[in-house]
Amino acid sequence: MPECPELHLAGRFINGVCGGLLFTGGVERSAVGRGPEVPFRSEAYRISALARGKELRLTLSALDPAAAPPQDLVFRFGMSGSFRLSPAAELPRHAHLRFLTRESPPRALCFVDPRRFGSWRLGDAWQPERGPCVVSEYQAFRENVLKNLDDRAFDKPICEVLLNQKYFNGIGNYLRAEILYRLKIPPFEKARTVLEALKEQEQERRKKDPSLTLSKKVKLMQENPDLLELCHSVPMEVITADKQLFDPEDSDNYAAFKDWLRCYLVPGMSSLRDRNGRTIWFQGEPGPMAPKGQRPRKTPRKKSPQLKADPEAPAPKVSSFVAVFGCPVPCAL
DNA sequence: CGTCCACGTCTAC
DNA sequence: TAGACCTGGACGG
Repeated sequence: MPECPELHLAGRFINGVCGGLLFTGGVERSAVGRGPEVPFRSEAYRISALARGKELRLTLSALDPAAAPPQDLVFRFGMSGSFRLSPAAELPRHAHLRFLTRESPPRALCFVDPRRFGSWRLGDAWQPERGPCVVSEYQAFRENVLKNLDDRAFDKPICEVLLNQKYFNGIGNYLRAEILYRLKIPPFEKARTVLEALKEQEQERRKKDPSLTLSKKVKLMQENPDLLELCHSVPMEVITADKQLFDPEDSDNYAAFKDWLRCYLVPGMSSLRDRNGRTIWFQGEPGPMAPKGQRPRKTPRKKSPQLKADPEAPAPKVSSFVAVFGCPVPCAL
């Protein structure tokens, strides 16, 4: 389930559960693994991890630095990548890269990826085209978007731009739906329109600022997060959830994740294919740039008794489209 | 059995 | 703007 929360949780898992472990030997690669052999070998080494958007960097460090220089690896998870720790004697299917512990019996930290859309490369370099991480580099992320609104990339509908990793590194298909849903922004509103409005809203806030205490400012921002703030805080909800939503060990977690979703895959919501063929989930108006000749699919409202919050119920305490744009209908812009 | 769908990029007409 | 790249789960006949 790899969008930035899953990459960050994988990093936390590796630093936590694997942080105390010693690894040994070479790095094993499966026959079909998409990625290079890893030219690293050490009798005793540790593994640490750092996530940035939809990439995860591992650093292999020999206990004796003279014996072998550290080796960095940068992973992308594709549609199905994950890390798991399992007994070396019973490797999971599709474990394409394996790091063996020095325990007896040994275990293996595995990069598991059934569909093989994921990959790894040697070295410490993040993919250069990708922008700052929405989770770990929030301020840089925000500035990168607001400074570049004249880029043709923002001519497109907001739902498509949210998947552009040059500006929204870490956002994927479920996050874009959840983020837009919180503000009830029509997914096919033009991105620049949405984001320019946000810039002006920022100016307004500044004007009122001097009269507010810091704590009141913080409170106001938390109660009325704008689109870019939600690009940070919505993934953070997944990362910091009390009940682990993506625990590599727990298979019960998928139910918890489904329960966290308010829009994506939720009965009663609408969905459309965007211009890249990906399904965007939303509620209400699709917006002015919606692809034509496609009936919005509305999922069956209720099958059996739904415990889910009623989608028609008033939005929780976040700014609505009306509050942000000052008009009730997107077409009136 | 079959068809459709999936949390993401890539490159090639 | 298609496809290509893959496996597997859900669901229909």
